Amino acid sequence: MSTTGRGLHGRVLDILGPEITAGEYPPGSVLRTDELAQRFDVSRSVMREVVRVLESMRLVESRRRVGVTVLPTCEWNVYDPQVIRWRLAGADRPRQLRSLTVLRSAVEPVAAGLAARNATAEQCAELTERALGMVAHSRGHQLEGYLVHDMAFHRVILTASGNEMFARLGDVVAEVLSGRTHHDVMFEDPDPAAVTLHVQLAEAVRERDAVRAEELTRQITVGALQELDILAP
Amino acid sequence: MSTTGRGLHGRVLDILGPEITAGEYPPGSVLRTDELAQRFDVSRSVMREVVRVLESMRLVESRRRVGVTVLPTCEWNVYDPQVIRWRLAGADRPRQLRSLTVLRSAVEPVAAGLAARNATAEQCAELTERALGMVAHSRGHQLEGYLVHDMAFHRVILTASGNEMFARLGDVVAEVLSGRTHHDVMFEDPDPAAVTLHVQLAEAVRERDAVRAEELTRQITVGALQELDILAP
DNA sequence: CGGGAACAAAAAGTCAGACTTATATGTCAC
DNA sequence: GTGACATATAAGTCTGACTTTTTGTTCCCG
Repeated sequence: MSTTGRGLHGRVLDILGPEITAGEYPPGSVLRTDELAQRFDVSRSVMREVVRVLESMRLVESRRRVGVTVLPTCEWNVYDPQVIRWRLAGADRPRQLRSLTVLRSAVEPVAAGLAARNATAEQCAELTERALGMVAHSRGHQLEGYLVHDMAFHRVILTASGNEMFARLGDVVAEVLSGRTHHDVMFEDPDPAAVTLHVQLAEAVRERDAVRAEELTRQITVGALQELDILAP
Repeated sequence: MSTTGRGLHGRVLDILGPEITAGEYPPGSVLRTDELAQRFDVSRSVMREVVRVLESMRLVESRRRVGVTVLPTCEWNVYDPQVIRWRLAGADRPRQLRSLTVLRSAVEPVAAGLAARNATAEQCAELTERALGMVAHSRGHQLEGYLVHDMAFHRVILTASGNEMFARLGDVVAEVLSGRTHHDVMFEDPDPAAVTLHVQLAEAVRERDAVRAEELTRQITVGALQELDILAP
């Protein structure tokens, strides 16, 4: 699951990153490279590489004669996939999930509208296929199978939009959907209305009906938001 | 302007990063750490830190016995502010500007709707102030002054939304607006209709009219998109 | 002639230690 | 109290030796 794992430096990052994003060190806290190197039992070279990466994520700032200062949340590169993963795995997971779902509700409808204009025949086909897959797994405790198709469906929509900024949110949406199934309470079977909306959306894209695609996606994301409100009002 | 500048490692990054994002090395190209260190006349330690940062941006991937492989564009962390800046400064600036403007058109209306619900009294006041500032600088070659208020206006909207993902796009929007004034052709004075829309938007937020705020912002962003279409059809 | 196992080379990864540089802070004179 | 100066500190840099992983080749055997 963890993308980083490769190398000693990645292992340290996978411990220190989550600690920082979890807020274990309040903003302004100062860490010393030497101490960290000692704590993780790695050389200063490795520790320096870790600090550089954390710095590029704007989680910390390294200054001479001061040390490695933890930056306030508002500075963090919250779109960094790594940061998103760390935060979703941490304590403020609910807040994070809500932020991301709101982002979804803004982006996906527009993306779907563009997809209706730009999707290739292959993309239309996969969309239909995935929607049917969702239908097939919508009853009788097949949540895992349903999730696979749901994630793929939304990824295709975002990719087919033709906008690379949208496309890059595929991973984020996948994380959100996955989290809903695995971590949060999910009813035995998915909402039948939502399944229908997906089928209709695939249809709208295939028929190049941008307005309808946008509206349908808006309904899907509104549903996702309402689901959150029920869980954590 | 460059955030990185600090340290020897930052200077190398400021050269190599733009080169990669400009597509000077096609995806799959292999760079060797030693050669790069030689080229930039820095030690391998410094070069390794640079590679680590590029790796965390998913611009490259470092593998043993192979070298540092340049990744295809679809892998890049295109939301990384650094990457955005590098790309905006490079050759595919127009494409990048369009992607970001489309993103704006998706996000800002929703953000404005939320801002109408969540904005504090201070934020409402600054919004009005900035709108008036835009009016004051809307005639007679005061593009710089206009830009300052325009950027601040949109940043307040995004921040006031209360969603950190939206708030973090303030820099992106600022870059887009700034680019329009500085690099691209901009008519002598801003479109009077756009100025009016901003004044009305400040009003709508102040009056907690979320629907109207959303609709007005939609008109603003549609205008921005049309402007792009005129420039690069 | 084909396939697989052993081997060798190449490049990144790691470490240790010495040295440099910037800078926050304390000290002292005025 | 204020300013200049000295000092200590922690990051920054460099070098060179060593380790580990992986790829590609070679060579043996079926």
